[in-house]
Amino acid sequence: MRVLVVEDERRMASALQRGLRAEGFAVDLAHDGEDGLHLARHGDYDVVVLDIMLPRISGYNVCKQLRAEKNWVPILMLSAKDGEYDMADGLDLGADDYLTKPFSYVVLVARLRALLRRGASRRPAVLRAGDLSLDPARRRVLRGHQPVELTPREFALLEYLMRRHDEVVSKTEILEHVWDTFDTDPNVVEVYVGYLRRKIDVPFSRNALRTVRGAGYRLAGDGG
Amino acid sequence: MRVLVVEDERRMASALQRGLRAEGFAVDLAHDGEDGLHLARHGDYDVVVLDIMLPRISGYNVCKQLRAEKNWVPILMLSAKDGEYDMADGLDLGADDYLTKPFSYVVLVARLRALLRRGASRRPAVLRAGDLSLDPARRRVLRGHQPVELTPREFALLEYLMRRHDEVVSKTEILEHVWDTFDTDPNVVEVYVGYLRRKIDVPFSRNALRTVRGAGYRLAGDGG
DNA sequence: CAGGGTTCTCAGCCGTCTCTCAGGCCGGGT
DNA sequence: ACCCGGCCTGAGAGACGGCTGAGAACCCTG
Repeated sequence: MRVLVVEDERRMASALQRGLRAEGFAVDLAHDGEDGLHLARHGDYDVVVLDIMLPRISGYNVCKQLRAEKNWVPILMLSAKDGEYDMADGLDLGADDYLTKPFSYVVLVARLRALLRRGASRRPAVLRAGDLSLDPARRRVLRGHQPVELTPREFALLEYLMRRHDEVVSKTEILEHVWDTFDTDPNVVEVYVGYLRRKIDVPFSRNALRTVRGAGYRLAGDGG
Repeated sequence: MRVLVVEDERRMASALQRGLRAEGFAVDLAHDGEDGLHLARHGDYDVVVLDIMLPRISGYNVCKQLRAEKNWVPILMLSAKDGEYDMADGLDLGADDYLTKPFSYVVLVARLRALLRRGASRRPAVLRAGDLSLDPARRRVLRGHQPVELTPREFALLEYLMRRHDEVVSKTEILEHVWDTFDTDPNVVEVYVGYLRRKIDVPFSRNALRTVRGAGYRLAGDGG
């Protein structure tokens, strides 16, 4: 069983390496996101242990990137205990399990074995919010049973909003995740929110995609 | 929460300002090392974002200088990706964390929050006082189970009062932390306290937000 | 190279939020 | 009881954030 550990704290990394080797795993280390991504792509691992806070490329983006490339290797995410990252996001991005630091070594090994038993990760399920459903794999959106035609950009925006439904999402965050920059004019977000509304909001009914003035947008998850 | 951003590229600087403001921070900008140093000395910031490459005085020296003066404000360093400066040097000089450009906005905010949490004695994710609860991340306020709609300014004021609940907070302090100035007419504070009361105080019950004549305001933490 | 679709910029409009002002209220001191 | 100073509040002006229509730039595809 081959394990890749992506962790920038040397101390933690080598402790894991030592421990997992003693359990009989073959362990490789990467100390930043770029190395980690590279190794994960070409290393043929059975499971990857991935810290979130990493130099160069965050664990988030490593995971996202791998899944975008249809690499379904099981991923166990590690996060600092304070919740600046919502772990739900990590799972949405395609991680299979997570642990918050500080964690018990025994628990880590147990979860790793569980992942190995389960095998390769499933493709992410269909996202739902209210009467909207979005299938990332098939690139399809339904309102009720009615298909909705979206352009790629609109689709990416809706997907991001649905992954974070019920949360207030700032234009800057949207820019970063959907446009991949954050220092461009946020007006483009407003424009695309407008496009989406025309396509997904039922006329005469309360908007699913609401503006939170001064803060961003919120996609109502369920009539709320 | 007051943040100082020292960054000479205008575009990046104002993007950060916009983004961080949307997150609820009070943001000041400095465009060179000299201004940055001056503001950091006298501005009473909760955290400083400091670019390394700066006109007049480098970020390095700003950091070094501040630490020499026993100023322990948390500092997050930003560097260009090319390794002209070794980040280890930055940490040696007393920076608390660093990011290399190009960096992810989400990671920046996460690290900022981590620094804030580490610096000030750790604070809970959701603030509570009496039957009020306020979630800074989700930008949501509840009275009991009833959501309360607040404008950005009202939200910032309530957040500050809740962070210091049970303490008497002067109008000057409020002005400084919520309005980012201290030499404006304190009447605006009175006006906004009025707005908040109408939204969060239950009619016919004792006010949660009390006036302490001649001193300021106090948000009762628990029916007291 | 033309045509259709998509993305993005720009400018104007509108509604909300912010802040100022002035007058009234209230509490504390004498 | 009366006055003074601090506080409250309604009204309104101006600033600001967000929305949208128009159209330019940029793809693809044929």
